[in-house]
Amino acid sequence: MRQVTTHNSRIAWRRFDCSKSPLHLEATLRTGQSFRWCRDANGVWWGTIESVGVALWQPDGEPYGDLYWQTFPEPDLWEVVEDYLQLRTDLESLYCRWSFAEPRLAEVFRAFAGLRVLRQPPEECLFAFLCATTNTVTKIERSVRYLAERYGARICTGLDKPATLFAFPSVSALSAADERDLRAGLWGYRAPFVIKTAQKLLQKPQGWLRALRDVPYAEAHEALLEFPGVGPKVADCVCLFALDKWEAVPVDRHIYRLGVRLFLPHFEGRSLTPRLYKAVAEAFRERFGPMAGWAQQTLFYAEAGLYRRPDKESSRQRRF
DNA sequence: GTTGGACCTGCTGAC
DNA sequence: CCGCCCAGGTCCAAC
Repeated sequence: MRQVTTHNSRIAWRRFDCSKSPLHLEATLRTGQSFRWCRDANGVWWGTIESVGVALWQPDGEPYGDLYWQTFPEPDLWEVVEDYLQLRTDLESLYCRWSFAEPRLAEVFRAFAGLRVLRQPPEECLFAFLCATTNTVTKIERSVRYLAERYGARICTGLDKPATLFAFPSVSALSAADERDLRAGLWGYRAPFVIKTAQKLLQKPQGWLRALRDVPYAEAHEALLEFPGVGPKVADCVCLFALDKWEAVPVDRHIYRLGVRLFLPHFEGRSLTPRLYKAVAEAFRERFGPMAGWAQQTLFYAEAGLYRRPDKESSRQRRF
C-alpha cells in the first residue's frame, strides 16, 4: 500500500485501484441519490452504510486513480464498500453502447465518467425520497440528516474526527416519531408520510422491503406505490438506487425536460402526466437498454447542474 | 386521461 | 433589502 502522508494517515487507509473501474466519487455521492455524505476540510468523504461508518478519499479526485477507504468501527469491510459503490459494474462498455445509441450525449457521458448508481440500504433510500417532493437537494440533505441525528444510533469511529456519524433510524423508531417534531425538523407537510409509511412497513414481514430486490421491476414498483407519499417517481428512485432495478428511470422535471427535448419533441409543452411519465421512461429504455437508469443518473447530474460549484461559473449553457 | 391547486420550509437568483 | 418564485412530486377533486 502506498504511503499517505497527511493528517489522513491516522486512518489505516486501504487502497483500491480504479484504473479499470472508474469512480467519480464526488459526482456519485452528490448526485442526489444519497443524501448524508459529507466531505471534510481535508477532502475525505464520511458516511454510513447500514450501521457501518465509512471514510472515502480520492486524493486527486481522479476517477481512474486511487480510491482510499476504511470502515468503522469494524475495519476493512471491503465487501460493504464495494457493494455500495457497485465497483464491479463495468462502465466502459456501457458508455460505448450509450454513445452509439445517442451520439449527441457522448460528451456528457465522457465528462462524468465514473458516476455510479449506488446500491443503497432500501429503508434509508425510501424514507429519504419521501422528502424529495418539491424540495431542494440541500434541504433534502439537511432533512435526512435530521432524521438520523434525532432518531438514529451513534456510530463510533474511534477518531476525534469526523463530526459524529449516525446510523439511519430503525423503522420502529420512525413509526413512533412525533409529527410536530418532524414538521419542525424541515419535513413540513411530508412529516405524516414518514410516520405512516413506517407504520405500514412495520406490518410487513421482516425483510419484506429488501426482498423486493428479487422480484421483477414492475412488481417492486407497484408494491412501493401503496405507501403514502410514494408516487411513480419516488418508487422509481427506490427501485433504481436500492432495489437493483437498473431499468427504472425516475422522471423528474429535469429528466422530463431533457427527454422531451431530445427524444419526444412532439410532447414539447405538455405537462407531466402519468402517461407521459411512462413515455419518457420508455424512451430512455429503448435507447439505453436494461441499464437505462444509470444513463438517467448521469444525464440528471448534467441537466440539473449539480456539478456547478457555488462559485460563479459560466451560467446555464447547454452542451447538448 | 388531464388539469389545477395545495402543501412546509428555507435557499437562491433576479430585480 | 424585500417580496416573489421556486424546489428531483403527490394527492385530491373536478372535468
